[in-house]
Amino acid sequence: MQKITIKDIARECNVSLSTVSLVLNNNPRISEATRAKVQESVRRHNYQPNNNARGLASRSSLAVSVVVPHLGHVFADVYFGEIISGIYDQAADDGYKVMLDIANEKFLSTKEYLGLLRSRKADGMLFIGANITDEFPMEFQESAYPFLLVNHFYPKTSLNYLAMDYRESAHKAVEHLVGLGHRHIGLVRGTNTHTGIEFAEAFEDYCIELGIDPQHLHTVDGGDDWDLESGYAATQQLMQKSKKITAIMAGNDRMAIGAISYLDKKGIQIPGDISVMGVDDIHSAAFSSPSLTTIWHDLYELGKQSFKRLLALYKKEITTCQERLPVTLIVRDSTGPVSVIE
Amino acid sequence: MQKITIKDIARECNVSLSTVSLVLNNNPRISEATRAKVQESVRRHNYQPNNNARGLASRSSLAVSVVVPHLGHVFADVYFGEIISGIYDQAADDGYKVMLDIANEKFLSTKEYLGLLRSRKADGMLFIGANITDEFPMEFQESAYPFLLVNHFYPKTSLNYLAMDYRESAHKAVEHLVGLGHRHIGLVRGTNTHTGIEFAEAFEDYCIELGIDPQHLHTVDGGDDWDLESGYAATQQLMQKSKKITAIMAGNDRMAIGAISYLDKKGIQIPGDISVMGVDDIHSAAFSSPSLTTIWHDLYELGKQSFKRLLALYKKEITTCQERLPVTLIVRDSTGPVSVIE
DNA sequence: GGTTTACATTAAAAGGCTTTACCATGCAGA
DNA sequence: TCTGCATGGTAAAGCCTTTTAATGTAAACC
Repeated sequence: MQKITIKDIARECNVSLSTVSLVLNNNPRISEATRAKVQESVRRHNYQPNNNARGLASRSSLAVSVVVPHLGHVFADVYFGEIISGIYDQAADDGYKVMLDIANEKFLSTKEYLGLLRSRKADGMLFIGANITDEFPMEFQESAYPFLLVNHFYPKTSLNYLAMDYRESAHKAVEHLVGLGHRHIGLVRGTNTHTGIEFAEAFEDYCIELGIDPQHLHTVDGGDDWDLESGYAATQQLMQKSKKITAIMAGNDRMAIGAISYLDKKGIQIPGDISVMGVDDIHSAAFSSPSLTTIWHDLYELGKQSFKRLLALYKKEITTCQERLPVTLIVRDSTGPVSVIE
Repeated sequence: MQKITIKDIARECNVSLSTVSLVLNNNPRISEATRAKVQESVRRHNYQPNNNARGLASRSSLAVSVVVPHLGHVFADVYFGEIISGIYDQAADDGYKVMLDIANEKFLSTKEYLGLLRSRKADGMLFIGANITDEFPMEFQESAYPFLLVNHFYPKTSLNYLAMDYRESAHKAVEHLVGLGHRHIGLVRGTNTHTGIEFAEAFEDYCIELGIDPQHLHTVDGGDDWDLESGYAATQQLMQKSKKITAIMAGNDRMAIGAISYLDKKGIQIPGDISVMGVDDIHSAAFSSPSLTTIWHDLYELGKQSFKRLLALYKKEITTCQERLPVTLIVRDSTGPVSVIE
């Protein structure tokens, strides 16, 4: 328990502190022989460099802050779990720790998001889950601190972000549905995120571009929850708007599953009568009945890449990041050709 | 951006470094006048002490590691969200940061749980969500590092824990149901946690103690998922086991809601024909139909208290912690007196 | 008036690592 | 033989606080 330090290792190996430090940091200047000797000693003593000393000397904390919104059910969403797992794994690979922060009242009012960086508790900050109304990220526009929005963006700002390509998602979805012959399409959209809006707009635009009569395009708001209930209720609305709809596109899988459950209850065949599509490809999408056709958003990879971008920003390898990650169409059983009887 | 340090503050205020430090740490030895002067300067410059320097000097990291299991859906559970929120808020109050760790393969195989503490990246560790098969906590039995299991325990070990009082939960539930006249009772239990087992055993024991015929007590395994589906399936089993059951106790609310959905589907009246109870009092318990009678486990408070205990262990204010938190019976509409016609 | 006490402040020693500039040494090329 | 240059290693400064023992000063005591 008496803490062992770099000094102890150095003494035992008959080398200087610097040498041990260089070995620890994989500096190639040290010969293989010395390196091996030091590493062996380190292993034998279970030596772990003191993180604070390291951070102090190297002027970095080797930690990033991951900020999640203060929703009661923030974690009640596979969404966050996947992204955080990705961030975590990549951070671990790069020797970084992940610090969790919740954007609650105190966090915002005390401007802790700045304090964290000022005090070097974190080298940078990732923000997952920006509602259209979130204000604090704006303060990072002029700031030199590394800050990155994960799967969100604010139009007309210089804020860094890495997000899924919602525009491409919309295109792939439209292509798939229109390709199956659907001409009367319902869209269930979320309205509280810029990505959601982007998706809905792109979806509508591309439908029209492919020749769908705007009159045959029916959009309803799924609300802010992106939940089964939202999808259920929105589908009910859609059904009242038009009897001719043969395909329903939901802004995420959970709303899509909610849509399925409504249609199922009403005895409507999927995809015989109506096709249903989602976005994300959450685990349960493959297990709904029928299994859900969706646009796969690789959120785990998004997490990993987000961390990488943040680290690159921190190291000044890049100075800006406003990127999109590709998406994949996953065809399952919830979509099919429109039935011949028009 | 040119980092400002304690030295700058000291110079500007014409005091020594020590004075500034003492002010920062609310040491009462400093006069009001000096204190005010320093604080003003600190505020004006947005000065935040360097966390690494602070940690190095004070031999602590001011961070704790919160370890969650590596389940795909770890966060897909209000359970974790509530506890983590509690931990986070209390930690923030005490000036601590929360570091997130995931007990994945790498974390376990590289024994990072020890490395974190050795390297002083964290002052202590909280582990949420111990499956009966988790092995790594055992290594903390002889270790001097502060370690606390949150809402779990391992029988016959000296591992520190803070958990809800599942025994009391069982007692309150039994009292409630038996008090309503129920004599044929079904129990849906989870089998992969020691707390779940404890609850089930206590429930059965106390039923018998209150005079229930063991023959009239029917227990089925809800499996490891503690999910709606588990509750649904388990209830189906129960119904096959005995036609006389008038009350069903589920190990958690989600299984209880699953039970309700099964009974509902079968046209069985709740609580007219059968009463249903859960444990936890998750948000949706109040909104199920009928609203769910349950034992409230204040998980947010559990999170807060867990952090407090860990900090106390770290500061050696206590040397051990094997405590329970009280629970509360919440009577709603899913339970009622057994119907008179026997 | 001299001595305690109490209070407010400070100097200086850690704390454990990274990093830069510099020092040997050995060897190839001239 | 001498110069030049890798190569491998080291000394020492620096990172920014906390903390302890010491100092100075003013008020309180006998």
